[in-house]
Amino acid sequence: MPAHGETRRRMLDAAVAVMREKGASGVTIDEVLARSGAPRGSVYHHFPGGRQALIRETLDYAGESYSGMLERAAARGPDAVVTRLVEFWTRVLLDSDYRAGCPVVATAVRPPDGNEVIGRRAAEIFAGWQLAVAGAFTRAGVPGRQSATAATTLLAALDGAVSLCRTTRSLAPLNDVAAVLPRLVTL
Amino acid sequence: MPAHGETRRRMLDAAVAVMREKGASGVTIDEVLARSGAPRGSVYHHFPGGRQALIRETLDYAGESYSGMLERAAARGPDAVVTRLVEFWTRVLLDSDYRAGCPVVATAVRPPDGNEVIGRRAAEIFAGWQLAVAGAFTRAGVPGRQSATAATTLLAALDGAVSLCRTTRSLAPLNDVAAVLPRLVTL
DNA sequence: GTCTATACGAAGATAGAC
DNA sequence: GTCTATCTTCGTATAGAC
Repeated sequence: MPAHGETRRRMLDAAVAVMREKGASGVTIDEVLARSGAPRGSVYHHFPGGRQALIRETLDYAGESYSGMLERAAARGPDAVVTRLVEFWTRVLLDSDYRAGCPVVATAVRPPDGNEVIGRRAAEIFAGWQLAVAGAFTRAGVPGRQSATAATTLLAALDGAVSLCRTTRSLAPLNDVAAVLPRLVTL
Repeated sequence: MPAHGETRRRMLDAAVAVMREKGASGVTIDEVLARSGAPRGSVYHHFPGGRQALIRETLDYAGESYSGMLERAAARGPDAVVTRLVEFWTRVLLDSDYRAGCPVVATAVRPPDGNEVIGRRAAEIFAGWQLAVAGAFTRAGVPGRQSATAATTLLAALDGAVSLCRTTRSLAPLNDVAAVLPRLVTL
């Protein structure tokens, strides 16, 4: 007897996990059902738009959670962003046995075949993150133009580090990058 | 009247392009045929092992070409590596309308579902790149331990930058990252 | 070496029973 | 809200003609 959106919630959590591992185009109804244990009849009940609707809601669901974390860290400055993100990704990588990455970047980089709209939506979400991090640099005294550059470099290096952690099945790339990042983005 | 392996070669080129955009799991026989214009009957003629064989040969084919470029650049030092890779990725991104990335990293990060072997093969290829770049740092006077860290950071930052270029449909992330990367040598 | 036809399986989507 | 067909599409693979 699931309460309000409990099945729905479980499906979204499962879909986020799949999207982390395989991107939006890897989110299949069958796998979400298998991982969530939800009944097949629930799919078109909770997501009348079918697979595309499920993917869209999964993307927003994942994006909002990450945005919240990033903005809270950004309020405490650029160093806090690095610290918090390294902490977060360490946990994600270990919990997934080095299989999970960022669902939003994965979706922006490679949208599902007949659906560029979802790719643009992912790009918008990412742009918000870039803005939040740039704000942290600005408040830390970095001139406006260079704040954007520093934010881009920080996010690029961390995203690449996560990819390399998945590739090497090790946390070393993340730690290597984190150790050097303060010098790369400081004047 | 195709000579020796001309059809085969065209199929491999097409497969590399698909692998750049969608990773190994996105390499389907149908799409390779469509892009290469090769006849359907050629598939099992040139690749008796079917799709898995095609993927494996595509990975090696792409990996060797990149390894060659990287080693030639590494022989000229860390700055030459950055310059050469930025040049290379600028062209790849523009030619593909920001759809293409690195086929080897894509395959290592997310191997096709029933085939972890290909993922390990991709990881090995990548490890060779890391070694080549670390050698360049060592020869430039960076102490051994830090050469590995610098190489990892360089490759991570560039890979992340390419992802962000695809996300933002712009070359800015690549140029932003390239501007600060030379500081790695002076650490 | 190349082409057509076909078998087979996976996955999305819909309809109808409970 | 949930479950069970069923239809369709797509992709892999094989067989057999040319």
